[in-house]
Amino acid sequence: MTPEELKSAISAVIAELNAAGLAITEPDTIVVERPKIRDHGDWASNIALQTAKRAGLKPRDLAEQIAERLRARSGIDAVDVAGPGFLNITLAADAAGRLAADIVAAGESYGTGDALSGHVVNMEFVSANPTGPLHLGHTRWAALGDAIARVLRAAGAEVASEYYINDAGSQMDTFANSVLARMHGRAVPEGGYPGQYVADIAEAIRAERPALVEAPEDEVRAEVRDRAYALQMADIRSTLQDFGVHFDVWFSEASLHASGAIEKAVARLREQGHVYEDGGAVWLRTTTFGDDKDRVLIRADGQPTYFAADAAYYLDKKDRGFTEKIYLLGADHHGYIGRLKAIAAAAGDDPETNIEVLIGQLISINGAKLSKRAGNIIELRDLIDWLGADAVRYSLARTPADSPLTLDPEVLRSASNDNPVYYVQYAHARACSIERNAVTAGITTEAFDPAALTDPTETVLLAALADFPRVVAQAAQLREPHRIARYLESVAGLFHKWYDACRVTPRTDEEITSVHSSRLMLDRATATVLANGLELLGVGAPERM
RNA sequence: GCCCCCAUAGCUCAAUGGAUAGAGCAACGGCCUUCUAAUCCGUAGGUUGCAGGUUCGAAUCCUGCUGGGGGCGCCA
Repeated sequence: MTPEELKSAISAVIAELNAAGLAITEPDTIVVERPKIRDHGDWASNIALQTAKRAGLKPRDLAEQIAERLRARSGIDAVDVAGPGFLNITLAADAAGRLAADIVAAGESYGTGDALSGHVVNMEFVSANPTGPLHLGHTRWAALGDAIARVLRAAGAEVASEYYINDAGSQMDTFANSVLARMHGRAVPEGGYPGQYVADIAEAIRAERPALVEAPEDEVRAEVRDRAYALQMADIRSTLQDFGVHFDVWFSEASLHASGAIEKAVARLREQGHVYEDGGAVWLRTTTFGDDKDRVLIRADGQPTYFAADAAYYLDKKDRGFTEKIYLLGADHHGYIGRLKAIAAAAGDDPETNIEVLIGQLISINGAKLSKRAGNIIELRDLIDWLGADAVRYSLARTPADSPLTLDPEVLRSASNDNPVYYVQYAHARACSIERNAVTAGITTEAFDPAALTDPTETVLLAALADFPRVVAQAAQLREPHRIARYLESVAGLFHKWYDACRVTPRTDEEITSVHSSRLMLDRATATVLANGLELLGVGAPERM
């Protein structure tokens, strides 16, 4: 019996009771949930607590009446009234065991669903300037954004992930000047980019084009800039690839300038009546849509602002048919929410549904904040080489974005079992090892018997495995992949406990029975869930450790 | 001054408005001639920053404080 079937059963019982003379107002949605404490049954409902007062009854009395009629229904084993009036419902026994075979049959597709089918989503994240390498500050969004995209897809949404390249604007010239200075052996100018990587890029350019050092700087500045940009973007792309993060689209800001998209965007916004001129500049009246001040689109000198490009980019996404545009930004950009929503509204979209800005808090390490201008940056490349992509991605994906995260470099460096990724990966590797041993011993799943999975550790493990699709759907709806990580940790824990209590492979003097076959099925089902969940987080599921 | 986020065990962090607030690490004590001991079992650890409010019920929602982080440009 699924939760939905249980809800309709409760609904039917309410109708019966009302027909018998009670006056229960059925709520819009009947809540059925997994009790935190396993002894409280398979499912719990607060229906009596919600409705008793209005029906003029005590919650426990009403709960008893509902329970009595619920017990008479097929598929339900027991209904208990607990606490202030909760209904604790236990379903028929072997239904749970059957799930193990269902999961194995579903394989990679177990956990996917259609909670978000019909949603066409654009996910923009990272979008770091092409003037330096990715560092720890970007790492969180890379891990989180990629995981969100994967989870949304698993829930049935159509998703395009995009990286917006800020390759237009003054920072590119600053970058070029810093590289040029290094090529000529000078210190970078005031306000330039001080990192060692600038010297490395300068050296690379000098090695491949020695002539650029000889020529007057003004004549080669553009070429140096383009070359430095290309080298830096190549580094960013390969770093993200090694981090397991995939982007469907790399969108160039410069392309918006070159194609005239910005002028067209301004014209479209003007048609909507939200554009005015003041002090020689062109403004968007974003205050109409809740922003705290209006924003300049075209400066008095005729140059479009970064904001104008943002507006053009938004319209481009809209024209490409995305119903939801998700932006993943750091807390230092929270001031953008108002103006981004204003763009959406001015473009005729609904700022409540067509655009979503997810704000993540910044990472700090050892008390020191990370900023690109700070000398002591920790590059993503180094983190990957140092700790492995899996450990880094998992640590970042298991924490909700809106809580500040402090990483301890000593813990990261040690890569010990402080890191829960090992706990989960080890469970998967162990499940695979068990399967190898079982197969060697001649066990197959042909004699699978759902009723043979009777150990308490098997009951709770099965219940947890059954939750996976709901956890995925919830993580997708809330854009919170950390729920999957936490769930996997709990599954891994239950699996380890089961391993301790139940053998899959018989001892040498033992006969092979359906119990062993059934346990092998449960072992495979657990490995399937762990692997599918880790895949959603972009983390590997090793078969041996 | 205005705006956003946060405050939970010694530390790092969880917890759809639900039942006894949970994990890991650190501390202490146990289990390996048996499928991977990176596992498992046990003990200890809490006025959920403070004060009110909302309701059957608040770590969670509302108001006001306190403390911390971030942001308020015709920069990008």
